[in-house]
Amino acid sequence: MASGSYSTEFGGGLWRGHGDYMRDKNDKIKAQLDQRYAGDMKSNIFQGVIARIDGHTELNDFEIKRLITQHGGQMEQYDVRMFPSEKRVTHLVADNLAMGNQRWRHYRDKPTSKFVVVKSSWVAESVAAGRRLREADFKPDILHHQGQGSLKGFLQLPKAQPQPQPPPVVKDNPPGGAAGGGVEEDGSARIEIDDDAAPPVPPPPAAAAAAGAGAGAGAGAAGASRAVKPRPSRGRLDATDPGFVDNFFKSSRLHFIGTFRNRVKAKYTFDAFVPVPPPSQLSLLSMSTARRTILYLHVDFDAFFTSVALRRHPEFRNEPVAIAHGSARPNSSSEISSCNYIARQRGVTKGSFMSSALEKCPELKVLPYYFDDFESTSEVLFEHLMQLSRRIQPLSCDEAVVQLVGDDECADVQQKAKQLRDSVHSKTECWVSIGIGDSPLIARVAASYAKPDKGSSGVVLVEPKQSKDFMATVPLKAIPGIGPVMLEKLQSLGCNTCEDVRRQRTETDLVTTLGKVMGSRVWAAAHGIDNRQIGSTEASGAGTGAQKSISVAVNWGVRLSTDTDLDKFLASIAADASKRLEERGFLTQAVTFKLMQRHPEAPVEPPKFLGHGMCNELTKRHVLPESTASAHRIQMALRTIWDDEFAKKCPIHEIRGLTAMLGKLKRKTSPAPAPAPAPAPAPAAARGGGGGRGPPMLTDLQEGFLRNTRRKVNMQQGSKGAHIGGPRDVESIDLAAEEDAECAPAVPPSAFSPRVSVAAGATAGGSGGAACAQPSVPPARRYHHLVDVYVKQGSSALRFQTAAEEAIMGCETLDDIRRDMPYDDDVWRAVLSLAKRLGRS
DNA sequence: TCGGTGTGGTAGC
DNA sequence: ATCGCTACCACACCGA
Repeated sequence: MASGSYSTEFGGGLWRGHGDYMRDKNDKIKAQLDQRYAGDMKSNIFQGVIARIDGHTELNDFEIKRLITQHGGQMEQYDVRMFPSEKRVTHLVADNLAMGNQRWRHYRDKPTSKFVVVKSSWVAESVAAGRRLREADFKPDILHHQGQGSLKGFLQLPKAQPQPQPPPVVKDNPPGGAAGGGVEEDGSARIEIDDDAAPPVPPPPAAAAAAGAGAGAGAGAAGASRAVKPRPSRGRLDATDPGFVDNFFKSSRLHFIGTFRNRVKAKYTFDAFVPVPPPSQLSLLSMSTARRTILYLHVDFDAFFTSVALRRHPEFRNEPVAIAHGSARPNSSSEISSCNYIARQRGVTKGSFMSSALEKCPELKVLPYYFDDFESTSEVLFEHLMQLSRRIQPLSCDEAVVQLVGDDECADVQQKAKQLRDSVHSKTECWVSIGIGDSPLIARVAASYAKPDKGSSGVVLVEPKQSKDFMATVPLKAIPGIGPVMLEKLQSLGCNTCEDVRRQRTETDLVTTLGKVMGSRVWAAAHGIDNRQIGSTEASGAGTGAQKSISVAVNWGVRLSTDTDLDKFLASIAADASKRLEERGFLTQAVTFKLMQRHPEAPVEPPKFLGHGMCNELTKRHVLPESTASAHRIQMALRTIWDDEFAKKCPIHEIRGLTAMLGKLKRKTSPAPAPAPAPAPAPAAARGGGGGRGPPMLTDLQEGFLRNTRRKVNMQQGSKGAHIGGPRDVESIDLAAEEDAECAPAVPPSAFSPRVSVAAGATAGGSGGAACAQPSVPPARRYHHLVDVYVKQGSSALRFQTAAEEAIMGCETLDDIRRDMPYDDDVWRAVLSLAKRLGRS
């Protein structure tokens, strides 16, 4: 690999080749742990205690471990597939929350086991008391309840997706008992694990009952939600649950990574890179410019998530460890997002399913995501980097490029890199790898050679003169921008390494095969040249300039049945999109809706649990007449696209995911006078502002709607004469509206067809329309979700539901309505007619 | 020729 | 259980 023609070493003292690397590292870590945990030994109150933590605990496990080890106890190793009775564990620390069902059952049913189960407060309070408190006083509450009802409820068995409608193969719904083969397999597999671990005893009756309890589950759940914790709606996991989107984003690693760069940019002020023309043009430059030394450091944490998580689980330092949701079950489809190098050696790869990772490495330890820790750890990195230079391009949460300009900054760069490594490690217990070169490209490739599995010492410097030679041996797939597709194209040309390209291919070849840009880029890269505009977005991989788009995507857990489901879901997406706009102070003027539809040949349920499986994608963009940050308008745009473009192609139950992409971003210029943070019960407030020349008292929504319908309004105002603003009284307006409504058919429906509908059972009286009932809202305003106003103009359509709803909600009388919605006869008419039907006049 | 749109590829763990 | 995101670039295609 390392051809030796470039310099990789600095001193070589602290870090040796990789063979020694692990041993070294382990020694160091042991020393650190000793120092950290044994060194500040505080007491011996936990002498003889061998503890293990199970499930989530109130006191975080890091703390628990620290306390126990500092006070004379030990931690036992963690293996979720085994019950601790088989080990020498004396104490199991477990709180009530989020604990696996079967394990609780086990603990409850086998109280005679050698270990004792205590709450985490036992640890904390014992330390506080300076003595070991009685374990019996810290028994988890749930173990007190022998009633199976509450336990069963707590178990909240999968109650799989209703899989509501037409799907011909309804193969779930375990409550029915006669589950299909696939599910049965799953279920029995799970139980087997339980049985294996638990001594000879057959599955306890509770398990059998739970497994088959369809009808009972409801009652149990109700009881449990009182006893344990109020669960929002059914314990079911899907996109129709309120809060699903929020929750999803809180748990999504890809969301975390994807939004990180912009978060960092918002947090720090970095300087732009000094622009440097590609080396090929150096000859054109004045000597002084050409001579100025410029180097790039590419800095990158090793196995970032895993390294961070290991801080909380130091006992796994020497084990294969991966980060994923869920636990190490052999049939899990949870994705491995990161793993340490021990696990990688055994064949675990990021992105693979838990199941296949466990096949390769059955002893794999799985740790959860600690997003807050990831965030704070990366903060440490960026703060260190800023001491080298403020010309930093953040690439991701664990990765950045630093530009060093001039002899001062470039002096002793290896020493600086090494110190950076050590310093970051001493603060974070995580190592970074560093690549140094005269272009971001070289630095980046060098950093990949600095990784622990590449036999280097953590820093690789490529002397500028050596760039070309260095690149020769580099496999093409190590070049940024070359992914699976590009690589395949290159392989079809007989190229796997830069050397191949250099020997066998001309730039013209590559341009023909890869396209104009990538072709010449790859050709240049193979020759050691980074022909991207240094400092530009492409070179840094990160937008230097203003952000161009914001997107909100949910392609997991999306299983919708009804139009209402879809509306709710669009609303959450739009709300999130709007929130992100506000946070960044942006307005958008273009909404793109991307929808994933189950591929006709794909199975209804994909291999990945609640995943999207193979899909067709539909994309459609809708340009708004004016910039906005309003959730309502975004939602309307999405709904419009759905109605016009997608609905006819995609039955709702085939939706597997959707994305709202906001483009044409503009900075919000308005002074943002009052944050108005509590808009919930507020009437359709008349916010003048807006910036437009609109009528003074229009709401944001109304203004937008006005613009959307301007053409039509203009046309119709001519013939209709004065519109609603006049001093006519309510009755006559109402009548006029009705009359107009009669005339409506005269207008071609395709041109304009307002339609007002009242959701079934959702009248103010609330006859069964429970979903709409909003008990805390006074009756006069209880028109939530009642109104569907569609306004069609040619090919574009708008759904007016939310706007009308908002307007009505703020209105006590028809006069109020008139005041709030003076802008459009047709909508007026629709609203008035609705209001009349609802007995509001 | 230009700008807009839809599609596809890539990167991070 | 499980959390398959985000933001950017490049390109082909379309219509004016």
